[in-house]
Amino acid sequence: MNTMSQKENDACRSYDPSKCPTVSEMLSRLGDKWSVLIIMMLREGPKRFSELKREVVGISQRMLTLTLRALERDGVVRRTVFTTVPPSVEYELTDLGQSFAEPIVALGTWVFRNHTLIQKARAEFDARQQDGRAGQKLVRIA
Amino acid sequence: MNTMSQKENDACRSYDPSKCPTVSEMLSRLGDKWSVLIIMMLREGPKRFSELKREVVGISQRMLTLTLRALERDGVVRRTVFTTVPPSVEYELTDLGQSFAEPIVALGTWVFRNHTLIQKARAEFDARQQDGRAGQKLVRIA
DNA sequence: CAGAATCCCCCCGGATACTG
DNA sequence: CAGTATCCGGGGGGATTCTG
Repeated sequence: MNTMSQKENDACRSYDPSKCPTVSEMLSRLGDKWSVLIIMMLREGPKRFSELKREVVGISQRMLTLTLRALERDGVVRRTVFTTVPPSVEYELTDLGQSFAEPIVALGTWVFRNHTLIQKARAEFDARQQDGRAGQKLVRIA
Repeated sequence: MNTMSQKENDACRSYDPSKCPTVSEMLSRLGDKWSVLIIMMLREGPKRFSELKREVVGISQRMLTLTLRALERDGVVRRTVFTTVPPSVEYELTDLGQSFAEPIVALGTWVFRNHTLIQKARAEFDARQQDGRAGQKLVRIA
């Protein structure tokens, strides 16, 4: 079940970014949200730059370049240049990327399945704010 | 296995943020990286504000407040105010939050287990850049 | 103790133009 | 086609101060 050594487990349980720099960096990478979308796109197979640009709606070519570069650096994406005219570049998930995609997809799936509950919670929260937080859980002591 | 309707599935496979606003918003929430750390902290049980501030190394009280508020709004964290003097506030995961924590932890665990491979990939990538990308995969045609 | 408010800097990221 | 280079505005987020 838990294949982590006790030492590793302790180190991560401290939740200190300085002790788990890679972890917090990788998590930050998800923040730009483009990374997740690109990884999900590439699960379908190798894609060209322009193909990704077309399918990842709303991304600028600048962010596409930067995000792909970062993913390549982390070893989850492989970049292959075909020296044709005009040039063609293909991006695909590495083995590491394939394995990374699993928890990513699990996360996306969770959000998708629960987005109704989330939106309901947001609506209730916003309504509470207007009523001066009348509905909040509050415990009175003495 | 797959409880998603075909229509929902299609909508998400488009990877269009405008069609999956909640999904991309939730993913963006992970970006600030504080959310993930806080959720992992709260898996251990209810925590007070100052307790979180102490244990989530590097976070400012401003970001702690804002992040907790956002998580509360999304319905993954419950905020309980004890009207003592001095005041005390407790934060805990809701049922939704507990379920959300699962894919989060899976993601964190993956990064932790593979951080050696990632760091190796980064080192190789950086070395490649210095050598004028001599080691990149390049396919020559014609 | 648990915030709210204010100031302010940095840099993320979009738009546009240019190149091999 | 697949980038790079440059400019630039908005906001994310830290530091500090004030309050119930």
